[in-house]
Amino acid sequence: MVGIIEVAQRAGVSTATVSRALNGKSHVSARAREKVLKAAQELGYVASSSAYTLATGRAKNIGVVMPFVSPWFFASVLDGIVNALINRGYDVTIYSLSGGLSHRRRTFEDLVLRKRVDGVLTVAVKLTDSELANLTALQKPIVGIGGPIPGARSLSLDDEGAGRLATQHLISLGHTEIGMIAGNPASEMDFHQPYLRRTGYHEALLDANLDFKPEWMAEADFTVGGGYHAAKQMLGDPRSAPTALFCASDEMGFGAIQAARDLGYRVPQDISVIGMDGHELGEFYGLSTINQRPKEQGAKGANMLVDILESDDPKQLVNVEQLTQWPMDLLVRSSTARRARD
Amino acid sequence: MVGIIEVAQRAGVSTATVSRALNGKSHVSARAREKVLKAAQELGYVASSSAYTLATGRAKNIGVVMPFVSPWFFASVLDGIVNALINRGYDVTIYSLSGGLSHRRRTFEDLVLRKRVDGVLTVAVKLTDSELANLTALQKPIVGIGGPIPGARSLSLDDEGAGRLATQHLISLGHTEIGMIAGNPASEMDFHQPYLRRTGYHEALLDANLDFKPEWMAEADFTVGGGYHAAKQMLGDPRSAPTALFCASDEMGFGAIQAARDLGYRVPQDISVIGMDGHELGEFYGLSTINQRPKEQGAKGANMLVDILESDDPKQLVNVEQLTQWPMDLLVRSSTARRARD
DNA sequence: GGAAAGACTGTAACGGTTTACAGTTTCAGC
DNA sequence: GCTGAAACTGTAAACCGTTACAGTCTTTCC
Repeated sequence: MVGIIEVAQRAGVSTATVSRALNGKSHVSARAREKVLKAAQELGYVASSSAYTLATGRAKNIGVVMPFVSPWFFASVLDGIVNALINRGYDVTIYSLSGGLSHRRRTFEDLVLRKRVDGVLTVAVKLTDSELANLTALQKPIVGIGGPIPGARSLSLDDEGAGRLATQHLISLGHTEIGMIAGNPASEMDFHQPYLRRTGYHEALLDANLDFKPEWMAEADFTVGGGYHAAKQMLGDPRSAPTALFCASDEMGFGAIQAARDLGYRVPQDISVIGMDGHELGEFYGLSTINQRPKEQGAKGANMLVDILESDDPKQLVNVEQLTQWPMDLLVRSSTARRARD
Repeated sequence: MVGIIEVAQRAGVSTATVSRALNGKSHVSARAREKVLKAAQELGYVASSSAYTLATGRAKNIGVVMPFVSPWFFASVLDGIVNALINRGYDVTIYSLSGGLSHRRRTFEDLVLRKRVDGVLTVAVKLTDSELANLTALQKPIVGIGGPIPGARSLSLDDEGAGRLATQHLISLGHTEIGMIAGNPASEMDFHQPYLRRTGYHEALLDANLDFKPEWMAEADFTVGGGYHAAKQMLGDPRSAPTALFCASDEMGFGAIQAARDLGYRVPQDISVIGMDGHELGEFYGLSTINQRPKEQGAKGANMLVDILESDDPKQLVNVEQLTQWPMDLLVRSSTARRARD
C-alpha cells in the first residue's frame, strides 16, 4: 500500500510538503509541487480517507436518512442528492429507516457519533426530539427535505397549500362531491405530508362551503395498490360515490384511475382524478397532479447543506431553524375535467 | 468529544480493556466488562469510525456503483442491498455513474484507493479491464449484480435466456410477426443486458423458423417515453406492424401499450405486448413480463459480498470468477393473448 | 549592505482506535 | 505449597494523514 511517505521519498521532499502540494492550501514552490504531483501520479497515490478524516475531522461524506428507498419520490430525491454531491466532492451514505425501530435508534446514534458523516439530509422524516437533540448537540448540520423539521433547516413543499390547490382545482371544475384518498396512520408516523395534505383538502371544502361526507375519505398506503383498493371501495358504492377524487400521491392516483375504469367509469368524463408529486409516469396516464420536482428538491437540499459545511463558520449555522418553501406547479392533464355526471 | 480514554478513566481500566470489552473479541473479566459497559453507556460513547478503520483496515462500509439511481430497477436493487446490509452491520455509500466519464474515473480511483469501502457491488455495469484490475489488485472483493462480470463474482439473470423465453411465449401464442424494442447503443455502453436480450429474441425466432424484418427492431432508451415513441413508430406503419411486441424493459412496455392504444389497437386483441423485469406497476397495467425480483437480487448480492468479507480468508476469495444464475419467472398477464388479427 | 517581510520547507505532535507483546494474576492439579 | 497453563490486563506501537511551529532561504526596500 503506497502512502504519503513513499510519495515524499520519491519526490525528495517531506510528507508535509506532499500534503500541501496535493491539497493546494498553502505555499509550495512550483518545482516542489511538480515533483510531488509526478511522484503521486507514478505511484497512483490517493490519500486514505480514514486518515484524512481522523486528522481533519471532515469526512467528506454526508448521510441521507429516508424511510424508504425505492418508491419513486424517494428514489428521485436521492438521485438529485447524489448527483449534486458528486460535484461538490462529497460521498453519500444511505440510512434507510425501513428496518424497524431499534434499527432506527442505532442508525441515529451511529450516524452522528461515529463521525461517519459531516452532515445529515433527511427526506420526509419526522425526527423525534431526542434525535434532533443528538444531531444538534454534536454540531452536525441537518437539512430536511420534503417536510419541515422544527428546530432545523428544511426545504419543503407547502403540503397544506398543495392539498388546498388540488382540491380547489376540482372545485373550479364544478365538482361539489369530492373524495380524498389520504395516507394511512402507519405511514404518518414517519412523515407528515399526508396529514397536511388532508388538512388542505378540508380547508378548501370549507372555504367553498361544500359538504363533506365521511365516505369520501379513505386511507391507504402510498402505493398503486393502496390507491386501487381504496378507490374501488369508495367509487363502488353508487349511493355515495364522489365525482372527483384527490389522491395524496401519484401512485395512488394511478391505482384510482385503474379502479375507476374497472368499475366502468370513464376518466375524466365520469370522474376526475388528481394526484400529487409529479411522477414521471403521470404524463403517460394523463394524470393531473401537483409537481414538486423531487430530483431538484434533493439537489437543492444537498447544496444547502454543503453551503453550510463550507461556510467560514459552520458551527454558527448549525442551530438555525429556517424553512424554505419549495414552489409547486399545478399540472393539468387529461384526468380532470368539468363535472358532467347526473 | 468523548473518546475511549474517558471511558477507560471512568471505568478505571486501560483503553485496551475498554476496546476488548466493547468488541468482545477476547478475554475480559466479567467485572471489568460490566464497568466498561456502564461507563460507555453513561457517557454515550461510540467509537469513531475513522479511527476504527485506520486501526483495523476495515471500513464496515460497502460501495454500490450504479449507472442510475432512480429508475425502478436500480432503486429496487438498491433497496434490497441497503436492507440486507443494515442487518449485517455495514453502511452503504452510493456511487452513481451518471455524471460522465471523468467522474467515472475519479469514482473508481477514490472508491478503491481511499479505503472508503471494504468491497464493491456493481449493478448492471460493465467494468473496463483497468477498472477491474484496479479493484482486484487491491484485494477488494466485488460482486456484480444484474450482468455478469468476467473475472469476478456475479449474480445475474440469464438475459439471453430471458429474451428467448419472452419471445417463445409470444410464438407459443401463435404469433409469427414479432417486433422488439431493444435498448439503444448509448445505454449499452454501460450495461449489457440489452444486447443479450436482443440475442435471445433473435435465437427464438431462428429456432422457430420465423421471419425477421428490420422494421421489427427498434432502439430506445429504457424509459416509458422511449418505449412509447419507438412503439408508435413501429406500430404506426400498417404495412409492417407486427402482431406482438417484446420490450426490453417493463417501462418500455408501459409506453408501448399506451402507444398501441393511442393508435387504436386493443391490447391484447390486436397486439400482444410483453415486457421484462417485473415492475410493480406491471400488475396494474396487466403487462406480461419476466420477473427478476430486483430487490431480492440486491439482497442476495449484498449477502454474498459480506460472506466473502467475513470469511476466514477473504483475500483468497477475491480473484474468483463465478457466475450465479438468478432464476426468472414468466408472468403471464393480460397484455398477451393468442394471435387474432388478419 | 542590512533588515524585515514573506515564501518555502521540515520536524514532530496529534487525531482515536486496535492489538502485539509482555507482565501479572488466578487456579487446577499434584 | 508448588508449578504451569490459562486468563486477564496494561503499555506502547502501529494505522496514515494534516498542520502548528520553527527554521531557512529569498526578495525587497531603504
